[in-house]
Amino acid sequence: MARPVDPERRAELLRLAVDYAIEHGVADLTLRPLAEALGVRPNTLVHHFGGKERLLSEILNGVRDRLRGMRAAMAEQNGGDAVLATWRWTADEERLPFFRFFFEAYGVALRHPERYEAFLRRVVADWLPEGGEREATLELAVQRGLLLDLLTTGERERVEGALALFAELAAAV
Amino acid sequence: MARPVDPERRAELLRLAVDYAIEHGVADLTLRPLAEALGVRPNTLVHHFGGKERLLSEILNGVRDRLRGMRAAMAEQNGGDAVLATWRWTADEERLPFFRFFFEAYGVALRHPERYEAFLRRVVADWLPEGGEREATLELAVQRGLLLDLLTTGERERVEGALALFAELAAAV
DNA sequence: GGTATAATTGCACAGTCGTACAAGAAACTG
DNA sequence: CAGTTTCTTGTACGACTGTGCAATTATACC
Repeated sequence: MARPVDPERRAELLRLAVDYAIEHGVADLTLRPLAEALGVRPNTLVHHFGGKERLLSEILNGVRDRLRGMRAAMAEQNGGDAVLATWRWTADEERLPFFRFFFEAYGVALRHPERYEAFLRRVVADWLPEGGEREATLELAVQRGLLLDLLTTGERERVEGALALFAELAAAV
Repeated sequence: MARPVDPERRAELLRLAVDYAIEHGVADLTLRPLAEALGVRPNTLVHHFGGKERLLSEILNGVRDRLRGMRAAMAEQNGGDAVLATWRWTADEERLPFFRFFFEAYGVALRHPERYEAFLRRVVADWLPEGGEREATLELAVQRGLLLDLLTTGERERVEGALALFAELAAAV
């Protein structure tokens, strides 16, 4: 027997890769610049993850887990899934890079459904708020549509005005 | 003097390139396969468009113009910009490839705002329906969020149920 | 210590990329 | 016809891609 496998090393590399991907995007991610940013040779990544494709899918999983963790932390603080609370968490300035990455990955996943099947299978179901089917679907659509708008224009006032309108409409029924 | 410039040739190539891009996507578009599909050498594209970057931006313009044309045709048929009418036009089966392309381009544009500045400047403003600022922003967000859901899950019934709910809410006020 | 395995690396290879350059083919004017 | 310009192509170049293979270094157990 001899040197045992070190699972922490792999996890460490993945954490760093996730950081890098969130900052630099996923569409034109390549091994060499990524490896260099991680202070490592490209082969090291191949050794640990078995190739670019697999690494990419692990990165997507990593981002999802990270967001899920943050969301769980929010759910504790904030009791309900009220529309406004969810929005405040989502559209927080510190979270925007995550969602920029999210929509970029979403776009390429829609283009290559076979390659990103795992992502697409969860990208709606994982985020549907609780409640009736129609209500939940509509709420998620509003959050995503407005977030897209905010990421594009940065016009937070207009976007949040629209969200307030939605909250009013929903409360009036 | 001599052989005059043929603007029709360039327009023809652009039309074909737009067709190709809608079908194959924009994120991993490269000149050689595109040129081959068009029955032409890559150099021909460089000659007419001056390089990949410029061609790409013309393709985006082309898709936008094409959608705008289709939308104008709808506006004639259908008087108003009622939420349901807009949705019916948008989510028509024949239009979905356009919007798959749209969201893919949207994602990479959010990643590289400097490269796709023209796209981002219009992607919200061009599609805001008429009406109050809050109402228009919310409507656009709902349409886009639900369209994203439909493209992902294909669960048209659930998605259109959410749209109907939104129409009810909006009508009740 | 020796030894076995993990982790990392150097090197190399075939493939693809965008595109610059020059030459050939085509279409117009005089 | 010759002359000029556009259109198209062949060839080629340097850059970059993912990754296979062998060697090296590091870390564990006996």
